[in-house]
Amino acid sequence: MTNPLILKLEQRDQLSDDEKKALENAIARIRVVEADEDIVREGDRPTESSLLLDGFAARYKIVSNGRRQISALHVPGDFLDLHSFLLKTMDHGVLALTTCRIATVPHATLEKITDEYPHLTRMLWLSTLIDGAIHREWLTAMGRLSATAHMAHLICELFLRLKAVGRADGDTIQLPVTQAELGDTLGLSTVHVNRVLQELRKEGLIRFQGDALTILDWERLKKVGEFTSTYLSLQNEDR
Amino acid sequence: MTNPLILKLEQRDQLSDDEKKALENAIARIRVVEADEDIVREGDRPTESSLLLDGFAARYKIVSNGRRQISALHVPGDFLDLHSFLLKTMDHGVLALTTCRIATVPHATLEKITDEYPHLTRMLWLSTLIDGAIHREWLTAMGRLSATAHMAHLICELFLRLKAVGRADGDTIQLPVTQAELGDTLGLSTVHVNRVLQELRKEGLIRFQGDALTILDWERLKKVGEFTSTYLSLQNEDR
DNA sequence: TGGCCGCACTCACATATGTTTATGCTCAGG
DNA sequence: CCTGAGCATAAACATATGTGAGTGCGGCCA
Repeated sequence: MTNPLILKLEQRDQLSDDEKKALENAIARIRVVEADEDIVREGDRPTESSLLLDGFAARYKIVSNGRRQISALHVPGDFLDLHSFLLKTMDHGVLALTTCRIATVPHATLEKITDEYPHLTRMLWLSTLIDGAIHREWLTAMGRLSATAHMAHLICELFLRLKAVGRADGDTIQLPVTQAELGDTLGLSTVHVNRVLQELRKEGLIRFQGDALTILDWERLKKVGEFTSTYLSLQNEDR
Repeated sequence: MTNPLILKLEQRDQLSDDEKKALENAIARIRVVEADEDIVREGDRPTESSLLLDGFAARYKIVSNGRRQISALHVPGDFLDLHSFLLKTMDHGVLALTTCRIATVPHATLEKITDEYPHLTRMLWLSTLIDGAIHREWLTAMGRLSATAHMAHLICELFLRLKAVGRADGDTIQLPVTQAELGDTLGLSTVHVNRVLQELRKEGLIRFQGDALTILDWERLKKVGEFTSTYLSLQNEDR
C-alpha cells in the first residue's frame, strides 16, 4: 500500500523516484496511538515529526474555562506537526480521534532533506502551506458564515480531502467524529451542532448515521457552505 | 535602514552575511500601494511575492452576502503572499490598509534560494509557519473566547509583533485600523467592536485615540485575552 | 469658510447560538 | 440478559452579539 503522503503530494506535483525513496527512508519507525490519547502535547519540543498513516487526528488548544478549540482535523497523508521542525515548541496539542497509525520522521532527517532535495523540500513546505490555507478558510467560515453554512463547508472539505487520499467510497466517507468534537472544531456547542446536522439532513443534503457520512446533494451542499476548493490546491503543477 | 524582514528573521535565528545579501538581492523592485487598494487579488497567480516594508495590510475574503473576513493583519517585515510561491493560485485577496511600501521578490529568485541556500529556505518556510501559528491562535480566540477577550488577545499580539520590528514606542503602537476593519478581523459587527473597546478602556487596560494605541496594563490585558506569546516564536534558536 | 464624508459612538430591538437538564438509544462488558 | 457509559436528541430558557437607524465630531477639499 502506498504511503498516503506520497499520494497526497503526487496529486500536487510529480515526485522523482529519488524523492519518493528519500521520503520512504525518512520514516524512522511506525507507532500506534489509541483513540483519545495525545500524540504530541502543547509545550513539547519534538525531535521528530508525525505523519498520519491511518486514522483521524486533531490539533487542539484548551482555553481557561476548560473549553477546547480544534484548529485542524487530520486525515491519512497529513503531517500532524511538520511545523515543529522549525517552530520548535508546540503551541498546541495533537490528539488521536481514532486509533492512529503514525510514521515518525526525525527532524535531523528533515534537515538533511532540506540540504539535499530542494524540490522535495518545497513539497514539504507546500504541505504546511495547505494547512495554512485551510486555517484561513476556517477563519472565514467561523467569522462570517452561519453555523449551518460552516458545517456544510467543513463537510465539503473533509469529503474532498479524504477522496484525495483514496478514503472516499463513492459519495460516502467514514467520519468517526462525535458531535462534541465537531462543536469544538466549529466553535459551537454540541446542542447546536445537533440542530445544524438535523437541518442539513432535513434539507436532503447529507445522510449521517453512525460514522458513515453520505453526500446526497453535492451541488447544494457546496452552495450552502459557500465552498470552493481552490484553497486545497488539488491541481498538479510545477512547484 | 535595515530590511524589516531581516530584522524579523534574525530575531528567530542567526543569518549569515551571504544569506542577508541573498535576501537583499532578491528584491526586484519597490512599489507603493495606496490605502484601500488591492495588493493581490483572489484568484491571481502571482509570479512574484510581496514583502511589506512599511504600512499595514490585510489578507481578506469576501463571502456571498458581501461580508468580509480578514484572516491576517500584516506589519512591516511580513511577506504578504510568500505562500503564492508554491500554492500558485491566491485563495484570498490582500489589501493595503494604509499606504504601503512593498518589495517584490520574483518566484524564480525564491526557487533559486531554495536550490542554493537550505538554511535561508528554512527561514522563509519558518516565516510562513508563523503565519500558520497565528491563524491557529486566531481560530481558538474566535471559536472559544468572548469578543472582549478576543480583542484583548489581538491587541497583545499586534503589540509584540510591532515591537519585534522596532515599531513600538514604549507602550504605544500606531494602529491605523478602523473599527469596521477590526470587526472584519475578529468576526464581529462594528457596533460590537465599539462596545468591546469601550470596555477595555473602562477597565483601564488600553488607551486608543486616533491611531495611537497605548497598553496601560500589560499583565491584565494578557490575562483578559488569555495571551501567551509562544506561538509567535520570538526565541532565537538554531532552525 | 462652509460643507461633506468617514468614522466613532449610541440606542432600541432582534436573533443566532449557548446553557441546563433530561430522555432514550446502542453497544460493550460482566 | 442486564447494566452503564457514551452519545444523539430534545425542550425551555438565557444571553452575547447582530441589525438598523441615527447623532455628532473632525478633517479635507472646493
